[in-house]
Amino acid sequence: MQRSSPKKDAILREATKLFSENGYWDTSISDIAHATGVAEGTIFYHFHSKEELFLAVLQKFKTELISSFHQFLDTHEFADGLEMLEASITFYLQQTRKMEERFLLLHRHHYYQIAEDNQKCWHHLEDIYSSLISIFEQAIIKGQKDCSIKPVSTKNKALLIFTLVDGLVRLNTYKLYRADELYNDLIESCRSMLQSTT
Amino acid sequence: MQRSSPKKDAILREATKLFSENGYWDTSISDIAHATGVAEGTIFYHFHSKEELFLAVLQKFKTELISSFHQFLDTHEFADGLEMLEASITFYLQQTRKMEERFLLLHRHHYYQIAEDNQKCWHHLEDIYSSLISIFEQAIIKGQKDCSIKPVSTKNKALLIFTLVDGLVRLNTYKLYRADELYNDLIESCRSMLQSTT
DNA sequence: TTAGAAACTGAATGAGTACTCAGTCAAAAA
DNA sequence: TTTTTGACTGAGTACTCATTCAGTTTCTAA
Repeated sequence: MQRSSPKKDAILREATKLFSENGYWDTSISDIAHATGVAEGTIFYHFHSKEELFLAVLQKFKTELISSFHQFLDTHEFADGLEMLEASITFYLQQTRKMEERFLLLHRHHYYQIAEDNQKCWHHLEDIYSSLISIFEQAIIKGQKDCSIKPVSTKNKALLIFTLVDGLVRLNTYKLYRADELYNDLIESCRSMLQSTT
Repeated sequence: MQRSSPKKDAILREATKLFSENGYWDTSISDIAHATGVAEGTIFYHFHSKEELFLAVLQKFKTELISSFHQFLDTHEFADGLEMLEASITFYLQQTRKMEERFLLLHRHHYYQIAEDNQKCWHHLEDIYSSLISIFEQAIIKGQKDCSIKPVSTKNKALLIFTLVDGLVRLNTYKLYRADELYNDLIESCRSMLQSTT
């Protein structure tokens, strides 16, 4: 019978923090063990390898992120598609702030490197991205039905909007520019990309 | 007196290739030495450390990239600002294809990590990004003078356009989506973001 | 021709690393 | 109570890797 193991959760929590602060390679198992207050062996008792631990962090992020999106869509009503799109962008930016560390981790390159020869990792990334993009896509589809959005390739426009929003998040995390100040311009740009000119 | 050292160039060339293929941590000095056909010691004769070699790759990229932009602007005439912007986007996408490895390296996260406590690295990144963004900005300024582009905050719009274009490049390098197919939508979106509605 | 400097070598070093494993401990099952 | 089993430990192992350095080769200026 499985007994409860609070240390497993603690390890996952500290690993998330350290990986996103310092990256995969600059975080040693010994660092994580120290931060958690656990022996190194304990980490390997719960996770077969460092890479598996790293993937467990991604996996947990994925489930929490996707469920937060479902909750968002289930609990909100929108007047029209364009409003839904704007609300989705705002919600997305909120999430990136709330789950800041893990979005940073997502933007780091190492997951993409692992994904090259690890299908599981690739699927996690794909799931995350498609769930992000699909919110925008659903809004565009709705908007095209109610004519608040002009007829365009929904998939492609959703990708471009996603790219735009996610690019801002990246500029922010890298601290290259103050992305906050771009919020109004972002919304306005999306509107002119999509709005029916009636 | 300094003698010519073809091996230094060869090291830099192979390092660029290996770093962009496998990343910083998965590329050892011994790998680079083997690939170049040089003893490990030779690398440390020319570069004080692995990190310095990594930065030398960035430095070289920066100078070549910036000079290619200057050449582009010096040798082209544009009917109006909007045309200049479209041409700049096309040129930028061309460059990312021509310097594919190095753009991949730029998108990898490790430079940003080093930049956190290495001013030199931070300046390289800043120079690269501002030179990229300034092309778009110049086009927008020109377009506002000749009224092909509506009056907007040039800096912010340039950032958003950059974000959009660069996002596509990233989607491409990560092979998450076929970004080629988005080219037309990209241009069209930029146009509706900027075009005067006259 | 030769001294001296620059370019280059590669074995040795030592710091760090992921991971193993024999064994301890505590709680649940018998 | 005794036995079993899952959770946990941490010293030990095997290995990788950046960096060093004493020495060799190659070039050039005098």
